[in-house]
Amino acid sequence: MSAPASKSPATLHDVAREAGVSLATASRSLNGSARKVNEDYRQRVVEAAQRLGYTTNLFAQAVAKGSTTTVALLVADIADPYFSSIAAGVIDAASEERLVVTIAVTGRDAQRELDTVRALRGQRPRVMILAGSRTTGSAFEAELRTELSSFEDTGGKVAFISQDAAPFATVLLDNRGGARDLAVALAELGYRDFAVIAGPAEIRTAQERLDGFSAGLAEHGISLPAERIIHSDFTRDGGYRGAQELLASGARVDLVFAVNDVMAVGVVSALRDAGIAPGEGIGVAGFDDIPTVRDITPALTTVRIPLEDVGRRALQLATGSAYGAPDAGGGPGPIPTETIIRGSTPRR
Amino acid sequence: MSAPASKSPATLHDVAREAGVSLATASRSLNGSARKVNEDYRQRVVEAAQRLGYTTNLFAQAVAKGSTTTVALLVADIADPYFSSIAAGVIDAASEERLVVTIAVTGRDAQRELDTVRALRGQRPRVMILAGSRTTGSAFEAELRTELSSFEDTGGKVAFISQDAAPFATVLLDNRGGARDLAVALAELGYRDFAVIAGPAEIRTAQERLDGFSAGLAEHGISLPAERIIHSDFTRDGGYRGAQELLASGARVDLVFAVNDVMAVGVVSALRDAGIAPGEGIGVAGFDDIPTVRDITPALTTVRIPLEDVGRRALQLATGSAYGAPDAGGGPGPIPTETIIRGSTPRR
DNA sequence: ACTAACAGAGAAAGCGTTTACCCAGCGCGT
DNA sequence: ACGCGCTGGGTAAACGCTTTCTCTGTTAGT
Repeated sequence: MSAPASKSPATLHDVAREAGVSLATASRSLNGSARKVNEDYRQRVVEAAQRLGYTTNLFAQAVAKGSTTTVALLVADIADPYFSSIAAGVIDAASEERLVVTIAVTGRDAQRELDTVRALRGQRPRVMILAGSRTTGSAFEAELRTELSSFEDTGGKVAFISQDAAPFATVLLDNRGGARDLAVALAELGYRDFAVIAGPAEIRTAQERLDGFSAGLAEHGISLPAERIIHSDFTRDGGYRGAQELLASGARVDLVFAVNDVMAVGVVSALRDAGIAPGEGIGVAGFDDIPTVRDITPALTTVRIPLEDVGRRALQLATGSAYGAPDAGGGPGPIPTETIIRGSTPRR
Repeated sequence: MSAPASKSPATLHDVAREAGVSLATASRSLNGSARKVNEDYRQRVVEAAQRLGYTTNLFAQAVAKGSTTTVALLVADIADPYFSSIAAGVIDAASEERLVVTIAVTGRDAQRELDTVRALRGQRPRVMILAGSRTTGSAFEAELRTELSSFEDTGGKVAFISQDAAPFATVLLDNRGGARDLAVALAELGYRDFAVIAGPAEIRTAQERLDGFSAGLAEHGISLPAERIIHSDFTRDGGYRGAQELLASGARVDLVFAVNDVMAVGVVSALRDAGIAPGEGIGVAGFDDIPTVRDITPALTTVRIPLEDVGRRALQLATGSAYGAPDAGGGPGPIPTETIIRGSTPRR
C-alpha cells in the first residue's frame, strides 16, 4: 500500500523505521559489514527496502566511509576507436569490481587536461587513468605531475597508458619496438623508399613510433631523410592532409607509414582520391590495429595492440587487483605488440 | 611552508582555519552562494585553498545540497562508433554545464541494463540517458519502466535516444522515414532485387528500419519477400555472417541493405571475401553514417544521423537547457536524417 | 541623536551514511 | 552462584559540505 512516489528518494532512515529496527542494523543488513545481523532482522530490512524502492546513496556512503567507488578515465577523444576500445576495457574491468567509471575528454589539449584532472579530483576517485596523448615539453607537464602527485598523496592512484611516467604506474606500450619490427618486416618485403606521416612532434607516442620505425629501417641500411617525415594532426584528417602534402612534394615513395591507424585510414583515402591505388602503387601501414582497418580496402598492415586488454590492465594495475602490488612498476613488462601484414603492403 | 602531503585531502575546515575565517565564509567564497562575501575575506580564502591544494569534495557537496552534478549514460557497447559518437556529444554538452558523465555498458542485455539502471540510481544522477538498443517484448521492459519512473518521481530526469518511450523524454530518430527515403532513392537508381540484413527481430531500431525500407520499396511496387530478410547480430560480425548466409541461399540480389553501418561494413567484407566486388556486383547500403564508412571502399551509401548532435541534444533535453521545458515532448520533432549516396550504390 | 534597515560574519543544524562505543542477554567454566 | 567473554542491537558521533538563523556593526532616514 505504501506508495513511494514521494518527492525525494527513500533514505536508510525510512527503511529502518519501516522495518522497525535501528539505523545501524539497517545499514549493516543492506551494505556489507563485518558485524553479523540476525537473519530475521536482515530479512525484514531487505523487504522494507524493497517495498520503499530504496537504493543506497553512494555519495553519502562515500562521505561516511571516506572512500568512493569511482574511477576517472581521461581520453583525448572518445569517438576515436583507439580510445573507445581502451575505454571498453576499463569499463569492463571496473564493473567486475563494482566500480563506476566517469569519462572526461581532453581533446589533446594540455591545459584542458590539467583543468580536467583538477575538476575530477573533486570526485575523489579511487583511480585516475590517463590515456590521453602525453606531450613533451608542455608548460603544463610539471603542473600536471604536481597535481597527480598530490592526488596520490591523498590516497588516490593514477595509471598512465603508453609512456612511462614514473613515478606513476604505467601500462607500457612498446611503441618503439613495435614500430621497429614493422619497419624490419616492411624492408624484408622489399620496400625501400619510405615516408612517415608522423603526427605532431610534441606527442610522445607519435615520436616514439617514428624513432622506432627509423631505427628499424636503419638496421636494413635504409635512411629516412627529414623531408620524408611529415608532421600533421593525430587524426584521420591529419593523415589525409599529410598524404596530400607528401604527394605534392613529388617525392618518390613506395611505402607510407602513418603513426596510427586512424591517420593511415586518412592516407589510404587521400591516395585513392589522388588516383593512386593503395597497396599497388604505394604501400601503406599504420599502428594500433583498430577494428576498422580489417575492413577497409586494402586491409591495412599495422602493429597490433590489444587495446581492450590495455584498458583492463590499466585498471587492474591501479586497483592492485592483479600482478601483486599496484606499484610493482608496470606489471609484467610492456604489452607485447605484433606486426600484422595485410593487403596494403604486398611483397614487392 | 605548509606542506600538504598529509594522508587525506584538505577539507574546507582546514581552509577556513588557514584563512582565519569561519566554515560558512569559506564555503561561500569558494563555491558560489547567493550571499556576498567581503572581497578581502574571499581573497584570503582563495589563497588558503590554493596553498593547501584544496578541491571541493563533490560527494560531500552533493550530500549537503541534495543534488548532484552527475549524468549517467547507458550504451550497449562503447567501442561501437555509433555509441561512442553519441557519447562524445553527451560529454561535450555535459562539460559545458559542468556536469560529469559516468558511462556504463549494457551489452544489449535487458537484464543487465536493468541491473545497471538500479546500480546507477545510487549515484543520484541528475540525468540518465539510455542510448542502448531498446528491445520489444522483453520481460524486463516493464520493470525497467517502473524503475525509471520511480527515478523520475524522486527528482531525476531520463532521456531516451531513438524510439519513443513515452512518458519519458526522447530524442527521436526517424528510423522509419530515413530507411524509406533510402529505399526510394535506391529504387530510383535502378535497383530491383533487394535483400536486408536485419539484425535481431526484437531490437526496435532494427525493426523500424526494416519496416521503413520495405515501405519505401513498396511505393515503387517492389516487394521484399521474407526469405530476403536475414536476421543476425547487430554487429560487424553479424553483418558478415548475414551476408554469407544470403550468398549461400543462392538468392539473386542486386542490393543489400544492412540496417546499420557496422553491419554494412561486415557485409562489404563478406562480399569481397566471396569474390564479389561490392558496388559493382552488388550494391550495399547502411544506416547511421558512422565516420568509417567514408573510408572503406567503395564508400558506403547510408542514411546520415548527426550522432554527436543527438548525444548533445539528449543531454540538453534532459537538463532542460534548450528548447524550453525539458518535458516538451522531444524538442522540435525528430532529428532529420539525410540519404547519402556514395560509391557502393552506383546507378544501374 | 535615534531608530530602521541592511550587510555580512559566524554558529549550528542539517544531508544520508558508517561505525566506535555502550550495554543487555546468554552460555560457559569454576 | 558468579564472573567472563561473546553476540549482536541500539545510540550517537563522525564524514565534509551547505544553509538557515542569529547577531553585530554600518549606513541612512527623520
